[in-house]
Parts: sequence; C-alpha cells; structure tokens
Amino acid sequence: MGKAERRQQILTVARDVFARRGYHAAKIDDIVAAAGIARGTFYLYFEDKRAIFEEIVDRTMARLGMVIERVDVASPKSVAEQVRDQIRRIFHILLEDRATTKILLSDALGVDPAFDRKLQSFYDEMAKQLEQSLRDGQALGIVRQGDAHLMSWLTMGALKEALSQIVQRGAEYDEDTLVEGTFAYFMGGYLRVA
Amino acid sequence: MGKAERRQQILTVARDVFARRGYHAAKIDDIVAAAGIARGTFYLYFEDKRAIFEEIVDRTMARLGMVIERVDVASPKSVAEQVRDQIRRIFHILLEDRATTKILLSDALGVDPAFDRKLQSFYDEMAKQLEQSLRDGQALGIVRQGDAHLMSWLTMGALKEALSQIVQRGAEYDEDTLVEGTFAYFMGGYLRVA
DNA sequence: TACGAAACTGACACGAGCGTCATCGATGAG
DNA sequence: CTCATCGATGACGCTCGTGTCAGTTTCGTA
Repeated sequence: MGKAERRQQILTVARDVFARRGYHAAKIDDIVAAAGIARGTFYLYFEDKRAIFEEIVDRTMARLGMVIERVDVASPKSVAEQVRDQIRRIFHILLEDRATTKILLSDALGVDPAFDRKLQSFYDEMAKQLEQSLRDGQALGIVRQGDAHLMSWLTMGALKEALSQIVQRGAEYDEDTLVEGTFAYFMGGYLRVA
Repeated sequence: MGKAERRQQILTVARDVFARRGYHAAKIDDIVAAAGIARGTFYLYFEDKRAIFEEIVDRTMARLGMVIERVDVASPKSVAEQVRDQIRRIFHILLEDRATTKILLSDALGVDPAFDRKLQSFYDEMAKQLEQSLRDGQALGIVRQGDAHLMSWLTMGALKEALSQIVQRGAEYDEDTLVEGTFAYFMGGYLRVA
C-alpha cells in the first residue's frame, strides 16, 4: 500500500472511530486496531490525535465553505430559488458523509480551547455572510425588517439542529422533504395568528 | 462552614470552572484550588467529577422543565401571547445563570455515552411537546401545515443557537429585543418573495 | 540473489490525573 | 483538662493512554 493510500485509509477509519466514540473517548489504540496497523505506524503519518482530528474537520469545513454562495439579485434565478438551492447544497454535502458531519456538529466542541476558537470563527464567517445577505435583502424589501444578526444565528441554529438530529440517530429523512420543509420554515415561519 | 454551605460552595465554583474550561479540560485540582479546599475534601461531598457535573446539569434541566408549558387554546391569553411568554421564560431562565447555560449547551456533549443519551432524551422530550403543540395548532389552523417534527427541531435549534452565541461570548443582548426578534422569526420567517 | 531503503512493529518509559486513606486539628461535651 | 467526634488534609499509589525508538520485515533495484 502506497503512502498516500495508507494515509487515506487511516483518515477514513479514524473518522469512523471519532464518529462512533467522540473525540475524547476515541483512543489511538481504537484507530490503529480498526486500521489493522501498529501503534507506531500511526505516528508515521500523523503528528498526534489532535492533528488527525483537525485534518478531518478541516476537510469538511473546506467542502462546506465551497458550496456557500452569496445570493445574487441580478441572477436570472429567482432569489427564492437561490435560497432553496443553497439549503439543498448544504444538506446534500453534509448528508453525503454523515460520520464527518456528526463529528463536525457534535464532537468538535470541547476538544481544546484553540479548536473551539477555530470552530467558532468558521461559524462566524458563515453567519456574517448570511447576515449580509439578509441586510441586502432587507434593503430590497425581500427580507422582513428586523435584527439581521439575530436572524442569521437563528437560521444557522435551525440548520445545525436538523442536521444533528438526522446524523446522530441514523434517521433516514428524505432529502427533498427536508429541503422543502426547511425552505418553507425560513420563508414563512409557522404561526398563523395575530 | 456547615456541610450544606460547603457543598453549595463547591457546586458553585465547579460550575464556574466547567464553564470556563469545559468538562474534559476541567481538572478536580482546578475545582479544589478555586474552592480553597484540599483534594480529599472534594471527595467527601461528591462521588467524582462526573457526579458533580451531572448534578449541575440536572438542576438546570429541572428548572428549564418547569417553565415549559403546553399552549392552551382555551386560555384567555391569545396563542401568540402564550408563545411569546414561553420564549421569554426560556430565555429568562437560561440567561439568569449563563455559566450553567454554557455548560448545558456546549460542554454537556461528549462527556460520556450515558450522559449523551440523557441529554438527548431531555431535548427529545421538549421537542415532542413542541411537536404536539404544533400539530394541535395545525388542526386549528393557527399553525402552517407541514412537517411538524421537522419544524419542532428547527425551532429548538434556533433557540439553542441564539442562547449559545450569547452565552459563549458574554455578549450583552437586550432580553426584550431577543424575545421579540425570535418571536417574529417564528411567526413569519423572513423571506418575502415568491 | 543481494543489499539498501523505506515501511512497519510493539514493548516500553513516561506523565497526567484520579481516588484513597492514614493522619491532623478543631470543636464541644463531660 | 481530656477525650471523642468529625470535617479536612495532601502525599501516595495506581491506572490509563500517549509517543518513542530500536529492531524487524518488505520492497525495489541492480
């Protein structure tokens, strides 16, 4: 097995171990046992546990970063369609590899202070983009007036929770239902009373 | 100092230590140092680290459980007013003691498998109540049709995230603004496009 | 087939943090 | 003043998981 494949193999089994046990409960021994290699071999490919975990999370953050696009009012696609697509892309990419998503959403917290900051920055970045989009929308009258900052966090939280639930309890949820349900929620909330 | 006060004192400083460092990074030595007691004394009052942590989280879960009420259609208060009050109560009780809220929302995950299940059950219980309220509302036409299960998780996620953000970065957010913003979000979403 | 390089191995030494317990000191009853 | 009780102490032993490294195997090349 070439160096690259071995490295990739370790990454893959480590991802599964982290997803199953969580960061702190996952031992290097669990990873090497699952990979069928000796303890020492692991350290030929990765600095330490923290390093391999970070690489796994980084990859997903990068992939996720790729699919986030600002809404473009000048686009031929309607704003609604763009928002719907955005939701679809996010769900799609995160449900593709559920193990890593589970790690990102529930194990990456509390690893260590530096990692917490990194994660926070990542979400901040997303929230900032969303907030700006909301402000743009407000200026154009296509987004309800109100605290855009709060709205962006509420939105992110809603998405994170839905994903967490699906991923944490291997629930099968049809992706289209999910996208439509979430879109409707963002569109119109749910209360119909004065 | 009497036994009860000592116990309470240890609980209080432990709460602060857990909130500052997170569960795994918090060492018994940090707690006893902060409390100004010897290592052995800690074990006179608590079984172990896990036990004191659990007690802290249990208390908050109990307090939170107290303020959750089913919406009553027959009540003289309007449904909207009841929902608004519910949101207000939740924010109020959780922003009263931010250290514990931070623990509940971000440190209680990944402590150990049993604890994760407990936390999950707690949120499940809340989500189930909310979901039932939504279904009742749908039957009465005061809640938009759609996947009530999904809606309940999206709603819980939105609340959790808003609280997380405030609590994690000691941000000062006016409680009324928060309640109104969140209520408006649940009422009407934010998009105003076809 | 022989040899050097590269990959792999796992026993080991080490440190961190935990829970214990023999002992200490303060308090108050007799 | 004496002794018993009880909370408090902190050094100690132990466990667990980590990262290392001297030695072994495999691989590619001549």
